[in-house]
Amino acid sequence: MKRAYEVQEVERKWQRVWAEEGTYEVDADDPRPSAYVLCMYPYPSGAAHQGHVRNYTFGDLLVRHRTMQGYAVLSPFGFDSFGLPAENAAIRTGEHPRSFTDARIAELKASVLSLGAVYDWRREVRSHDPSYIRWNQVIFLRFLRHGLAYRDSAPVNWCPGCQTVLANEQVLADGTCERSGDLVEKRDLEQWFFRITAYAEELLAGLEDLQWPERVKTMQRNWIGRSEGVEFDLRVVLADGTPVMEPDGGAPLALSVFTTRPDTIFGMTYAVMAPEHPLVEILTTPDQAALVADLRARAEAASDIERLSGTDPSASGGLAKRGAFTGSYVENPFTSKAVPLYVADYVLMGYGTGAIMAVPAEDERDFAFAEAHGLPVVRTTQPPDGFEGGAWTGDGLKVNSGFLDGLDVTAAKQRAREWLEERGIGRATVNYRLRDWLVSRQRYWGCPIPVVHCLACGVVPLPEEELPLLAPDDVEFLPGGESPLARHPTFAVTQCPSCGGPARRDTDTMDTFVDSSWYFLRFCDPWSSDRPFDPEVARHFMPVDQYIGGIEHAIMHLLYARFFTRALIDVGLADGLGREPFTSLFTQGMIRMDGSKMSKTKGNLIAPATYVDTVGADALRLFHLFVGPPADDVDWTSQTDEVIEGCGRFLDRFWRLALEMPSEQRQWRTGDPDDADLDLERATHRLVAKVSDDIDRWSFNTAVAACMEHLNALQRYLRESDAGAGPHRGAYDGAIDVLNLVMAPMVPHVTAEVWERRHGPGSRVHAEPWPAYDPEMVREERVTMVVQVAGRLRDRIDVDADISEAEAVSLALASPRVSEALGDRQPARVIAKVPRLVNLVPG
RNA sequence: GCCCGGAUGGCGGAAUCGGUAGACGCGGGGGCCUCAAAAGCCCCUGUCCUUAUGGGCAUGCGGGUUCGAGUCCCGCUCCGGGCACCA
Repeated sequence: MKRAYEVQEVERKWQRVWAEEGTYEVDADDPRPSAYVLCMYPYPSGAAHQGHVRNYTFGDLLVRHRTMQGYAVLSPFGFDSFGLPAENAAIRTGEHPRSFTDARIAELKASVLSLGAVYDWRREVRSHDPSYIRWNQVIFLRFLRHGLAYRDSAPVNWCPGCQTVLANEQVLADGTCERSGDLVEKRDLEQWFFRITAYAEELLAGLEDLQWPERVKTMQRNWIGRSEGVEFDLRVVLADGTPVMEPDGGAPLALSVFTTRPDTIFGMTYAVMAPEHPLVEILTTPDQAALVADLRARAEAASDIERLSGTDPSASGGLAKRGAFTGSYVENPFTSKAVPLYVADYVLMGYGTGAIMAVPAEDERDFAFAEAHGLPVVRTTQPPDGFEGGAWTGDGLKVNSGFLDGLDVTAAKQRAREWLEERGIGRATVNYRLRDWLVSRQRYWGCPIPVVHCLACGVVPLPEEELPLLAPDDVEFLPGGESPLARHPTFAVTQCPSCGGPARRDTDTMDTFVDSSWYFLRFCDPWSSDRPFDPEVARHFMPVDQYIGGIEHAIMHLLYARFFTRALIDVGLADGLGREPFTSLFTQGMIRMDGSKMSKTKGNLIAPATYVDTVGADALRLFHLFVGPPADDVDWTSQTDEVIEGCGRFLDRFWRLALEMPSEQRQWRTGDPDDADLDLERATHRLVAKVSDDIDRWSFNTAVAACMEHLNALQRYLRESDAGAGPHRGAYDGAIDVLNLVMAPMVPHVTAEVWERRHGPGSRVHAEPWPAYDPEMVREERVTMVVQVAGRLRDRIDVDADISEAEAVSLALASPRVSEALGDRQPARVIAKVPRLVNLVPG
């Protein structure tokens, strides 16, 4: 493609200028008002992919725009450099994860620089850097000291063939290992947890004031999953109602259950325990033991998703196979009747008490299970007339419910709760779906957990002055085998810092979500050498004014970061900081190819360099801005290349119009502007208004369209005035300079070059203030008024923008097309929304 | 399965508060320039009926609210994201 200018030369020149002039380096003592714009730091997977390009294009646009608005914009960059791919590569090729990762960081950094996105590189953070590891470990120990970190047993995916723990991603849909093909087992390990549930209520309430997409807030609310209900005890009985005693002979045996629908207890026709429930063994009768054992084995092997969705491949045969009768019964406290107790995989041990009362008439899963097992269904809420479904989960009056009969659901819930509380059987409880955060990973390429296990003293934290604790380099990465740290001959062998006796280091590393939960704070003060960051400096930059990243991070990363910010304040590492880290969030759509997300694993990456080295970074950036709303997914298709070239063509036209047309033979006019000049001037003001508003509301695609329209208008102006008395120099210069200014954040290289050529060496478009507009010049004087008859469009009339309603209606009635449409009918109703519309509705 | 989104011309999309559906671009067609081509410039381009003027249809599907629905409500279909060890 033949271009109007030397694209590569221009882009390289300006990237050098921005770096050399330190244009976007910002310090805490900067006199300008501060703003913090942040793109989620990337996992370094090699050269940037189009998702990165999209992310950094949006971020860079905002950084440059706010800088032009007079802010000192903090725009840092770093790398989320711990993670599974580097370790997998090490197993495959033997290359050390560090050299593998460093090489990929270099690649990614080079491709980010080639986009012309600007960052304060002095602040670069890499999570595998010892200085970052050190503060990660300090934070871990603070959490430990404050009771926010604790140990508990939790299952992991264990591959017997590889003798190793697998990530969920490495377990195939049929429950086998992606590497060896062995059937993956569950194994319980003692692991570290962060007590995020202690913040459940605050994390939920804090969402209220955030300027985040509503859907992200909704997803987080649902993830936290607050539900109010009642926890109560079910007495275990024999089929005839005789109470069963605890094995040691003490009190009557009881099973605790949680429900949000105590109003439906009269309809409980059975109860269910999770397969992992500790009482399963005690409550299973000998004749049911084989069935129950089989079910437990299968449920253990399945993931929660498989269990809840019924897609566990080993349980084909549907719900009938996914539950088993224990042989025991529990007593319905309201009816005093014994109902059968089941074990079923749709009840999870991790939620509530791990056991439920089942009310098939008012719960869909219970209904489906009851149908499969031939269990009775007793309605306790009267469904609306004509309801033909199974379970009715809505409101209605209570029936078959003794003392609750006739109440609505809300009143019955309260009455039932009181009844249980009065008898000491139950109590009001708030339950959360959110679980504590399991942070232990049985891997090498992560931040080591800085504790030792001493036979005498138990868990002992390392003294802070010994940090960072770094993993040894001389480890073996074998295909399979346990974590290299656990196998290393000397790493784990140590002395107890407390008693000096023999001790073993924790050989697990931390979840990489730990690293990404506070990097935005380290960015504020990456030079701090005596603590993770100076809270005073962090207070200057925080919170992040605009956070930008993929929608796939809507829940976990963002929730963990919100938790970390609070926890850091509460353990004394971030005094005075606001408790919400990200004021405003934008989640961009994903790049899709052949209908699924573009990713390295799918091998459907299109390298940005393909375009940067040909049409240029500006054209590629413009494409990402123009292709559609930033929040929407982008389909990368066979037509995409042509659209990107179209963006390059637009930049060529801009170049020629700005630099070549003025020097051509042309009769320039000065003095008073005529109507065409004024129209152009008005269009220029409208451009500023439109682009400013569009940037504020994240509508970059329409901002680009407005620039294209403006260029079209300018070109038409030149053509038409060339044919007449000649173009007006002032009107033209104003139109082109303002276009240059508003495009500067979008396509920084070409606009910087054009500006310097028009305004002299050393002039910098990105140092110019963002243009203002005159509202008076934006106001339209004439508008098209639509006239409808009975809601159907019949005429368009050009009218004054400030036309009165009476005038508008009489103009509408005067229209021949309108009278034709009306015929001999009279308008019975007139709806006038001046100056846009008049609708005449005949009687 | 559960939670959260999305669907508009041949294609990407616009329509910001319920008021002209299709801005802008890609593709396609025609023309100018040229010995020719490339590049550039100009015009046309939802669909059907119609010589034209004009009219009908049309925003995934089926209903509803409204003077008026791409936009609001109810019920579907299909596609995508997340589901706690990919990041």
